Order: sequence, then C-alpha cells, then structure tokens
Amino acid sequence: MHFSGVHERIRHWFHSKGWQPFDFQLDVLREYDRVETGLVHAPTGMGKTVAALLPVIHHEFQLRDAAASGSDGTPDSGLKLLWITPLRALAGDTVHSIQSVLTGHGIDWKVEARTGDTSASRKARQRKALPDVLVTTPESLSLLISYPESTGIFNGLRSVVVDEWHELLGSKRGTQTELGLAHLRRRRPALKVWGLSATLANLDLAVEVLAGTHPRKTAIVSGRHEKEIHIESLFPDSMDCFPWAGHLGLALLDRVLEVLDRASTSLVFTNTRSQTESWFHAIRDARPQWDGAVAIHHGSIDRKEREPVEQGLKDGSLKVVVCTSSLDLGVDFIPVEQVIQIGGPKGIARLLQRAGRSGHQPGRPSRIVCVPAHSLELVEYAAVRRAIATGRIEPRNPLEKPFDLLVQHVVTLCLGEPRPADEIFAEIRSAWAYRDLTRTEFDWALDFIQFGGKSLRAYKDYSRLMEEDGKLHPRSNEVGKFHRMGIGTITSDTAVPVKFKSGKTLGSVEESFISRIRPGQVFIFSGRTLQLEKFHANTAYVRAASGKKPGVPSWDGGRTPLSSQLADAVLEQLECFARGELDSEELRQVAPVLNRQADSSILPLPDTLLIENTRIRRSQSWFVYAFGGRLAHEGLVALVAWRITEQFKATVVTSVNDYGFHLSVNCDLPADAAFWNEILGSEDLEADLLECLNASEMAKRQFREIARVAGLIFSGYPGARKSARQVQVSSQLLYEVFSRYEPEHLLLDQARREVLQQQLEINRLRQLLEKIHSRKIQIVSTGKLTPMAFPLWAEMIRGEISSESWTDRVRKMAEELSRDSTAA
DNA sequence: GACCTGCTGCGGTGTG
Repeated sequence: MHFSGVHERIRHWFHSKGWQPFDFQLDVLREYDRVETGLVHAPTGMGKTVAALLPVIHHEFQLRDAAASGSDGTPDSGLKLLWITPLRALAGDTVHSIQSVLTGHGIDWKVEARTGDTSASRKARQRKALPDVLVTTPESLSLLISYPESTGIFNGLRSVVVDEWHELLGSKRGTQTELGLAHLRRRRPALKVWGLSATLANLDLAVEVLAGTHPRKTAIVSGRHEKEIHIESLFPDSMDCFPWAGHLGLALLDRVLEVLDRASTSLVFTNTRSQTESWFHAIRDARPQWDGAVAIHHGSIDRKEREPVEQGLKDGSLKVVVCTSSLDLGVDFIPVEQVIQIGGPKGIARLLQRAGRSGHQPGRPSRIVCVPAHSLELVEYAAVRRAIATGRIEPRNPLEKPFDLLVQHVVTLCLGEPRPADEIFAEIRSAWAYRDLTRTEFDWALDFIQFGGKSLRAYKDYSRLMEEDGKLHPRSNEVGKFHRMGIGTITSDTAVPVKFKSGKTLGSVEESFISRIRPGQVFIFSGRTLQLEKFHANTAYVRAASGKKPGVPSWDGGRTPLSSQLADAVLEQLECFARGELDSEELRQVAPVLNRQADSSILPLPDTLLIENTRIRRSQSWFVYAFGGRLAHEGLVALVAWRITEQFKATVVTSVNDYGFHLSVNCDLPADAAFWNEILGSEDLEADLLECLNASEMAKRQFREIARVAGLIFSGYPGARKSARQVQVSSQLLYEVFSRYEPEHLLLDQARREVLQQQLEINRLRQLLEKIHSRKIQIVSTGKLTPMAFPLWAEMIRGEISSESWTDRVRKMAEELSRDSTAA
C-alpha cells in the first residue's frame, strides 16, 4: 500500500490515540478519489464515524498542501461537510465527535448542529451562512432548502455523510433524504456522498438508492472485523408450567432480577409500551433498594421526561432502563454493560441492533439475554442465533414515488428558489424513488399545487404556486409560512396528553384508554402511579397516587410482524428438531412442548402447510400455519373468511398471530387439500383484498396522513395543535370530494397502495401464497387444541368477551389440556 | 397454571 504524506499524517493521528486503524477505514480513504457515492457498513460501535471523516480530512490536507505550494487559490469558506442523522438526539454528540477528530488533525473547522432543538437565533444565522460542518436531520435539510436567503449556502459543499442510512432507507424519511441529495447534487455535481449503515441483506440496492439515477461510481466498503455476539436465553424451571401463549413474560421476573444484579448498567428492551410500564413496576417493586436507579423510556413519554433518563445512562447513574425501540439508536455514545430482550425478537437485524447496544466498542463482544414470554419464543431465539451465525439478515425496501412527498418537495424547492418546471422535473427524477416518474404524473402534481387539481379549483387556499416568467413562484408569503410548518413525513398520532395540574406534561395516552378510566381511578403511566383528576379539553389531568391494581395503558401502535427471514428460520429449527438435531439449549428446553405438538398433530415444516381442524363445542376451528407474519395473516384470513362465506352459509370468526391464522366456522368445511388450495388461491388477490377488507375505511385512515404530508391539512400552530377530530374531519371531507369528483386522484391511489403494501404487506402475502402452493397441504384433525393452536384460540376469544370471563375460559381450557397431558 | 399487547422518528409562525 502506498502512503502519501497525507496518509502518514492520518496514521500518526491514529497512533497518537493509541488506535490501530481498521482495514475498512483505510478502504474508505483509498476509494475516495474514485468513488462518488459509497456505503460503509459495519456493526455498530466499530468506528464508522472516523471512517467517514478520513477522506474529508484527506481532501482538506490536499487542498492545503496545494495552497501552500501556491498552485491553488484560497480554500472555500462556508459549508464543506453536511452530516445527516435521523435522530436529533444524536446531533449534539455527533458534533462533538466530529469536532474532536478534526481538531486532532489540526483542522479547526466550525462544527454545528441544526435541528428543531437549535436556538432560533442560531437558526436565523444559519439560513444565511453555515458553519464548515453542519449536522442535521432530513427534515431540517428540507427547511434549509426552502429559505430564499439560503440560496448559495451550499456552494462550497464537498461531501455529505448520511448516518444510519439503514434506518432511513425503508421509509418516507429516506425518500425525503433522496430528494435532498438530488437537490444538493444539482448545485454541486461533484459532490461525494457516503452512507453509513448497519448490515442489510440488500446493500447493493442501498447504495444505488443513495446514488440516485445519474451513472455514478459507487462502492460498498465492509467492516471486516466481525462483532462477536453472545445470545443467551433464560429458561423456566419446568416447561410444564410455562405458558403456551402470552406476551408479558413476567413468569421469569426472578431470573431477570438475578441477571440485573450481576451488571452495573442494563437496558431491558420490550416489544410494546405497555409491556415497558408493567416490567418497570415489577422490577421496582421487587428491588425497592434500587429506587431512583431504575427508569423507563418509551415513545409516549414526554421528551422532557426522557432526556434525564438518557443523561442518567450516559453518566452511569442509572442501573436499569426499561425501554422500547426508543433506545434502539439513541444510546450510541453510552456505555451499557448488558442488554435484555423481553419477548420475541421479531427480526434478526432488530435483535442484532439491540444486542449491539452493549459492548459498544471495537473488540468488545455484545451480549444479549433473551427472556421468553411463552414457549415457542425459545424456538425463535434458536432460529435467530442460527440466522446470525449463517449471516442471514433482513433487507430494507425503499419506497417508490410517494406522490404526497412529491407535492411537498416541489413546493419546498420553489419557496427556496423560483424555478422552471422542466428543471424541477429533471432534478426530482434523479432521485431513485422518482426515477420512473412520468411527465404526466409530474404535470398532475403541478396542476394540483398550482390550482388544486380538478376538484379543488374553486378554493384559493389550495393554490400554492403560480407560474411567472416561466418559473414557479410561491403565490404568497403565507404559503411559505404554512408550508414550513408542515415539512416532513412523520404524522403524529391521536393521543391525549397527560398532565399534572401544575402544567407539567408527562406524555400521552390513547383516547380509548383514558375514556375507560373514571376520575378517581388509578393507572400507571410513565412509570408513575397516577390518579385521574379530570378529563378536560382533550387533556387528562392527573395527580400522583398510590393504589393497588392500577390499570396499565395500551397504545394503538405499530404491530411489528415476525420478519420473513426469521419465520423461515423458525420453520428450519422445527425441521432440525424433527430430525433430532437439538443443537441449541433452547430446542432442548422446549422439547416437551414440541413433542406434544408432534404427538397430537404434526410439526409444521418448511415444505408442508399444516392445517389443523378441531371441533370446539358446536364450531369447527381451522388453524392454518402459514408463517407469514401477523400483518400478512390479517389480510389472508380476511380473504379466506370472505371466500368461505361466498360459498357457504356460515358465520366465521377469525384470529391471527405471527405463525398462522384461525377460523372458527359454524358449519362443516371439506377437509381436503383441493378445497384449501382453492380457498388460498392467489388469483385476483388485490381486488379481492380491497373488496373484503372494507378497504375504503382503511384507505380513508391512510389518506389522512397522505393529505398532511401533501400539505392539504394544516394541523395547527406549534403548541396549539388541532385536535385529532378536527384533522379527521377535514381529511374525510377531502377524501370524499376526491372520491366523488376525481376517483383517479393520485393521492387516493397512493392511499390504497399504502394500505396494501404497509398495512397488509401485500408483497409478502403474494409470496406467501406462491410458497403455500409449492408446499404440501397436510390436514390433521385433532381432538384438543395443540400448543400451536392454543395461542390463536386464546386470541380469538379475547375479542369475543369481557376480560373477566376471558381469564376463566383460558384457565378452564388450560386445565382441560393439562388434565389430558397428565392422563396421557 | 398458563392471561389480557402491539415500535420509532421531525418540525414550524409571528405579534405585540
């Protein structure tokens, strides 16, 4: 390897820190001249930040050397490096670490952040002149682009780093980043762009998306230092008394406490917010001596309450933090000794990400302790360990031309600088997501922005731009004001704020939860026991309380399905088990349950589709183990139920989980493979789905978010947000107007598309159906519920009856089952 | 004797 003087200086810096450079860091340095868009992927905590800065430093050294030898002019002033991060909470720490690496090399650039947290005066200054390095979010970048006085501030920009690109890639925020990059590249054609990412299955696509459509020289640089991951599971004393279903996992509380005892800092990850509340209370009640050293963190807790928790982790004053994905990324700069996962892993990448929160330093292994909430989760842990060992991981799929964001971005661009339509079209098409955007679609968007489209022509409010001298201009200053308040793609939920009378906000809960609580009743939230004082002006006023049996809130959140990769890996583990290859402790432990499944039915395997048929009182229950994840199953079960009722005069009750779905039918269905093959046919899938799912209701809800991103709905001034109801009313009105007068409206089309793709995972469903037809259908009649059927049955009766009798019925059924097993 | 669910993320005005 040849090292110029520049490389020597960089080597020297590593030496001064007592570090060895990693190969991939030097690879990035070597690729810099050749490559225009690159992607660095390495496990978390492996020095990606330094890797991204080395070429920037190298370039600056070259310029300085040239200037010193008199061959070049003065160095650029203003912004040279733009660093995009998805999380504003990371911006401050990123500023410091960039600053320190640069200073170490004798480069005294000014490094600043610009996010929503930045002070108003600094933001005002930054509109006109930027520091040498700016750390920002995709949203704040869009805002910068939207200010007329910012024209020119990117004129000295040399490189962009997109941090945590894997996190942005699969979302509209990623698409927004693509559009931002397309704009910056138009201004600076020679721009170098580097993405930093965790490992993904589709790295090639990830770099392609980052590069956009211009032919660009790209490279993928891999961190070769494999991170060591230790996955350990906790087991109950006996599988006999371990639940077959459920999600809380508190059965293993004592074991978890022992694990917490042995480390000074632990992160306890859960899968839901309400689970976080339950575990926080359980731990605090069991270890009162840890008072003040146990904290809770999730997305519905107010940011002001969360910040001290993050700080407590940083300074080591907290021993245990119970959290959701809210701390998946946010603790990059924090030393955590061990990580605990309560409940199923859901995905391979997800477990890796969480495990990576511990041992967050080169050379140190990551450890994660997995706590099953029910028996079959042990198979998931075995599967995820195997998948990691064989290098299998999920892809993240980028979005394709979302029209709501297109509409938003065109306005953003024209606010910053009035431009001819052709030029804007070309720029937008250079972003990967819009590479296939047709001129017709683009013209539709322009017409919509200028005149409100076909159906809103009469309303001036929807006319945002106008053409003058061949350029698109904002129609008024008002347009800019309202538009900037709506920039971004995250649409917030409909939750009710929870406040003390003093005015301090604790966070927010679901309206459906708080409406069940009467004043005087006690519930837990944000780790506190609270009493509802009154519900007034869409706000829940509470005071601290003590009380037994407090209610635990639940939220209407996302329902992360088991990933396809992990579902396949689970089936493979069952196959291993069937072959007698019990090469993990998890499989050995769960053996009694799997044996019972195999004895009373069969084990579902990769090449079979198991359908169980059980008579429960007067109904026939059919359990289909399709292993498609709960979202795809929700679509599938609706479809199957609909097709059944088309053929038979029957009432069908359904339930789903990640492994399969269940139909309870009050008539006899044929127990032969041909019938099920037909019922599960993939013909007319989309049309049938839209028909049977009451799709317009789902689309209507999805449309609300689309209308907000497209700037059709103003959701209120900061600090004085409109209520969910108000937003709902105006979005519904628009939906109805479009449906009536302009059914081909591209935003309606997008709403349907998003329902199919995001809420029902149509692509996965389609693949699933194809896979089903290549599998052998095996129908087994069972006398009793099997271990795999039990959770689906319990899930079904949850929707049927009150919680009191739910408990009774589950207990009764469990007792019945356990009597059988002792008798057997 | 088993059990009640369901993630995250950002940003903004203007006038007295």
